[in-house]
Amino acid sequence: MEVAPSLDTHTDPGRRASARQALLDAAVEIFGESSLESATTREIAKRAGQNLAAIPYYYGSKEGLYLAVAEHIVQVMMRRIGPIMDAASRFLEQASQPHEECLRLLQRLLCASIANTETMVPVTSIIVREQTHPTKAFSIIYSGCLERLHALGARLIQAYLGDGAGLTHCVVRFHALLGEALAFRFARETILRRANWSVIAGPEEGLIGEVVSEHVELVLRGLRAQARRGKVPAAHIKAE
Amino acid sequence: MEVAPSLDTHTDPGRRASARQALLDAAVEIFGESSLESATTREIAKRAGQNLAAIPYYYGSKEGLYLAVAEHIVQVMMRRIGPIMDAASRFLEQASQPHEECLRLLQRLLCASIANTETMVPVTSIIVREQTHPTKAFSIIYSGCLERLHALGARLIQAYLGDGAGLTHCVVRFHALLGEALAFRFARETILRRANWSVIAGPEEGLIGEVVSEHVELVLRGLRAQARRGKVPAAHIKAE
DNA sequence: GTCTATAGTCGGATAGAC
DNA sequence: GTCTATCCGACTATAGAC
Repeated sequence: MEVAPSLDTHTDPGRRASARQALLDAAVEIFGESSLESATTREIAKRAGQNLAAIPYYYGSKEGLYLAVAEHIVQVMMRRIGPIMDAASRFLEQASQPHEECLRLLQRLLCASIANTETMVPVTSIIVREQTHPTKAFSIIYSGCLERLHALGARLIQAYLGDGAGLTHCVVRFHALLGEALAFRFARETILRRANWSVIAGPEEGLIGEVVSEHVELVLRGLRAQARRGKVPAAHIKAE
Repeated sequence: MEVAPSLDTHTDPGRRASARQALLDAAVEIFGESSLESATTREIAKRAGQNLAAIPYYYGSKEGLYLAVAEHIVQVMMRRIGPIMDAASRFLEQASQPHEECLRLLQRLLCASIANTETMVPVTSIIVREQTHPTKAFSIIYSGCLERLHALGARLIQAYLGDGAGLTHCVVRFHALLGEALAFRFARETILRRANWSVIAGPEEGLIGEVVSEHVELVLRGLRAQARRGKVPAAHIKAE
């Protein structure tokens, strides 16, 4: 498990990086449990097995470490949904956009937002906190990942429903559908108690994925059928 | 604005109650902005226009005040969705349950969960924090309101779909549909940026309500049509 | 680079005057 | 009941030894 002790900490970049990395990993956990204000550098250093003074040394301050955590969250999310977003981007650039493929891509985006609930608990907690009380960290996560995810989702819905669907409308619809998936992360405790689960792992995520995918399909097919019958979409509040 | 000064604070129960109430109102705001750990009694007392020592005096401790806030949240939520839950309870006790009425009740429950977003911001923040990091306060809110809301929602879905629908299945479906509504509270900042709104008030809530109601209707009608065609519901992970 | 020691600040709760 | 003054613990950041 240990690297060779002959590599001292002054010259080995791997060791230096590992001190930084240990602090970052510990910070993700601690900031997942406590807010920026109530988390303590003492506990982060302790969990990382590093010295307290290493935090201002490597990251400038507690807040600097928190922002590094935000950037780390972007990387984690991009690793999970980046490939699907790339596929969606390529699809939307095509001249021909078979609508069944829109549906498939939307389902993949939402299912990716459900996967690995338990390991994502700290990341989810931080994102949730930033949603209700945005700081600089929210802008990092939003512009680094959420914005593109949301924009692609809305455009996929628009591509599925046809040009008659206003973009703001599609934005709201995607937000609602994304909410179906996120509810199992943001309101985890409620579904654990109500469904009598102890964790949300493989089997539970499988059920959730099937339910959410089915809902998305029924909503989109239903809306498409209505549009073809010439139904006017619900009133919207802004010209688009 | 002031009550008659002849009523002194020692004998007038209204005045005594108002000191308690001022602390409680301030606490809802402050605990909405900061967690139990990072909120300070000094700021709560200051915003309430009360003395710092009044908090341990009236509520025992900072945590006691926090639990009182949780009970207050239950009252606020019950005032909003209590009547609808009562209507749903009465409906589910009836021998005859016209399925269109299930749909209507579900829509009313979800629309009530959307209303008054801005004034509910502090309450929402506290609930969200308790969902990701449950304390004693979560149990108060859950058993005081969330549990019944969720149970009624699942039973309404089951009543709509017919006896073939397993209860755990309906629980997951209701959680997903509730997520559509809650997404606009829990992920408020994202939809504000994406839809270019500055608040979620009357017009925005109207649009959200229409979209969510439409989605619920399409999902339930679609599932019912599938069930009538004899489609087996998605695999579930537990015998029910 | 890493550590210890500490400076300087701010927190919740309480004692005791009125 | 209400207030001021204060205790005591915990916090972040830094200075300076090694």
